[in-house]
Amino acid sequence: MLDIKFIRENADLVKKNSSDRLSKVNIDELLKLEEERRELESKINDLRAKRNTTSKTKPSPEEIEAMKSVGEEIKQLEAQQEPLEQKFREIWMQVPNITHPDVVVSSDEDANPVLEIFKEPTKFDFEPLDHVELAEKLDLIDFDRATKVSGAKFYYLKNELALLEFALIQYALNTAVKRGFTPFSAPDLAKREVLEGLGFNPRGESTQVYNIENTDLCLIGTAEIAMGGYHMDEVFELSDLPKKYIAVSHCFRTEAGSYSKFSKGIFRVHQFTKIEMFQYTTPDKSEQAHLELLDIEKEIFSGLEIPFRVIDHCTADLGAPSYRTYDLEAWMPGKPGKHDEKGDWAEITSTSNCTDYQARGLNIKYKDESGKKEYVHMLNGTAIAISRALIAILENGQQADGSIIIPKILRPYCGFDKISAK
RNA sequence: GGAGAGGUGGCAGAGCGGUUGAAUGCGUCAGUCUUGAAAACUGAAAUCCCCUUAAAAGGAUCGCGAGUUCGAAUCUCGCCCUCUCCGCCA
Repeated sequence: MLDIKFIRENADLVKKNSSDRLSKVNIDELLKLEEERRELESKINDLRAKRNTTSKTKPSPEEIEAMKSVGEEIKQLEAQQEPLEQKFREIWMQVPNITHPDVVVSSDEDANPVLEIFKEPTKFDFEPLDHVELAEKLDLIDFDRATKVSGAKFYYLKNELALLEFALIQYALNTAVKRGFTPFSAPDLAKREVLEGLGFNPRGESTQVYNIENTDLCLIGTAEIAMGGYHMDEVFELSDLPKKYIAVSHCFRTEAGSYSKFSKGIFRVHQFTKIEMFQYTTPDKSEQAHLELLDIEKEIFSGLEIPFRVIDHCTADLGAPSYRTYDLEAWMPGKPGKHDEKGDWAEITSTSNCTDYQARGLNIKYKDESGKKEYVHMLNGTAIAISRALIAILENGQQADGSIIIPKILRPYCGFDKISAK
């Protein structure tokens, strides 16, 4: 969340920023509630002060009588506090983070500027198949039985593809560990307060989050939640920072209302495995850390010899907690393009600098040189999202004879160099 | 899942329902002493909110939430967590 004082003192800026980001949050309403909330609080404070002075020592019977009504009044006002607070928080949490000055302002979600292209789209001298067709020919994914067992948008990875999942995990972990990241295998469930602190809204109408009935637990949609919550309510010494983590977890998403030809096969699914990087830094180091995360993503996917490009999210496409987001988009030869041509760029990684937005929600600080406590900056970035990486590997690696060449860098991890018909 | 014990400041650990934001010890920081250090002595020190140029004053916080009471760290209830034992299990 944003600092409420900052919102109060920079209302116009916050309003402009929110509308740039296509957020329909009502700042005037928020500020009105905030004022009411403070007024109520100071009223209650005054009454409590009255009560406290009387109660410091043993009061006389008359004083006790007088205090009874004060107590009643306090109780009455306190009852108003909770619903007001709730309403206030609900709106407060919707206010998006401020935006990096270099981010393109646009209301068109497809206006993301392309920063660089690594390797042009793969050329084929035959008609390339999409990953669903390839998987069927080579017996690599079982959709039908997954539907029987778990429902639509689930899948079993089979044969070489099952092995490739673990090869990719190992490859991603090694790449980041070499750069000083601490590896984790993280919980797949987290408490609501953690999700909310990070800017996710698990109970919202169109939530992407699965909730576990009769508990306050949610299935995580990304290890960003597990690793962002990791240091909740902690204060770092300056020498503790930066923290660089990489975590493996399963990710669960309801994908409410996202059925379309663009989400065929394992492109958009309810469950997948993802290796996620996370950093905690001091504010002056977060932009540098962001570039480091992007750099690792580029290293991983250039290692896999997959054509990709880097895009810089425009305001319309930024998630609420993010100050700036870069995506890697891989070339997927089998993915239908916007004008029905075959082949398109598609998101395979995403890295965001969330500055102090999440740290404020989770109360994570550090002590600066003078011992003053300040919020840390928090950043996340995909190392590899398995399902999407597999699509890119299958579709770009396909050969005229129907086999699939495995990127050299993965071979030591998976133990084979191509996938052929059985 | 069952039985028991417990959750208090950076840590350890007191705390009759009424100047207790909290004894004491350790640790931390500053000063005195010392060539320097140690020891000893003296002193400082929680977090958050509100208001303010600032200070002062005020409010909240003893796991979390509710209740009893004029008044709760202290009594009652619910929840969470930790430890010990039993059961179950990869």
